[in-house]
Amino acid sequence: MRQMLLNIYFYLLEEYGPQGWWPLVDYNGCNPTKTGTVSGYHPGNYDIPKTRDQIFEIGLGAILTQNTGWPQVEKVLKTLQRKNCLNPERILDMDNETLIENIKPAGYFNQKARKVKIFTEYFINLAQDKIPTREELLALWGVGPETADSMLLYGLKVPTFVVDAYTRRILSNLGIINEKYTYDGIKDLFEKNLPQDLIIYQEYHALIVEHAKRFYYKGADYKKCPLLQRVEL
DNA sequence: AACCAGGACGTGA
DNA sequence: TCACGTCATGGT
Repeated sequence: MRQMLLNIYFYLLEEYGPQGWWPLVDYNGCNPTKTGTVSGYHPGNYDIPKTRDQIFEIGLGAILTQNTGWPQVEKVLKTLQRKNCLNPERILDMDNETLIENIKPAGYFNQKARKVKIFTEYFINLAQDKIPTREELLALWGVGPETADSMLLYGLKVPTFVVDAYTRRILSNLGIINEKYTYDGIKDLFEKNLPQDLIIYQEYHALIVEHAKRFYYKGADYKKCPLLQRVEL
């Protein structure tokens, strides 16, 4: 298992290169070869995020991207940035109507506005340099396992593995898991068979998303996935 | 012009 | 627990 997961990782890394997640709107670099993205990625730079506002931006984006494509989230983030509202204080001050209006392009705007407010209040009241636990994040209404793990892995640099629908789809197609694996079961599979390394975890999840966008979109023929030939069962 | 996206929550069995 | 229904815009 360990060797198989490593094989997949290095194949994806060789194929697509470092992904530079999590994207930040105020980062000027970009990777134009990436599918369906506009800007904000910072491949090879693992020092990001540096500021408190950038950490907040990642948490915000993690909520906004729930079941939603990144380009639509980016639109929202850029709007907030243009209004100088891409920080927890201004978001908390914003009246709900305005916040809802700003979030609209990302969909589920009523729910997401509420989620954002709850997260923002939590973030502001968080003691400086205090790193929240996974359980604390999960206790917030609107923060589920993938959102919590994304915040930890990309925003707070905690080596915790992020699982998403694509991860499940790929592992299932490769015959590594069956349908009844839970989120935490899949997470454990990676964490128990990979070195506990921040960069590997960050890249692995991002690479899975990049690969899945090409071979595992809805309606795709999963048999065309090149991993099927690279990985022995 | 349907169909779907880097999920999470509420509900009833 | 679990299997559904709900939330919603905009891109392809």
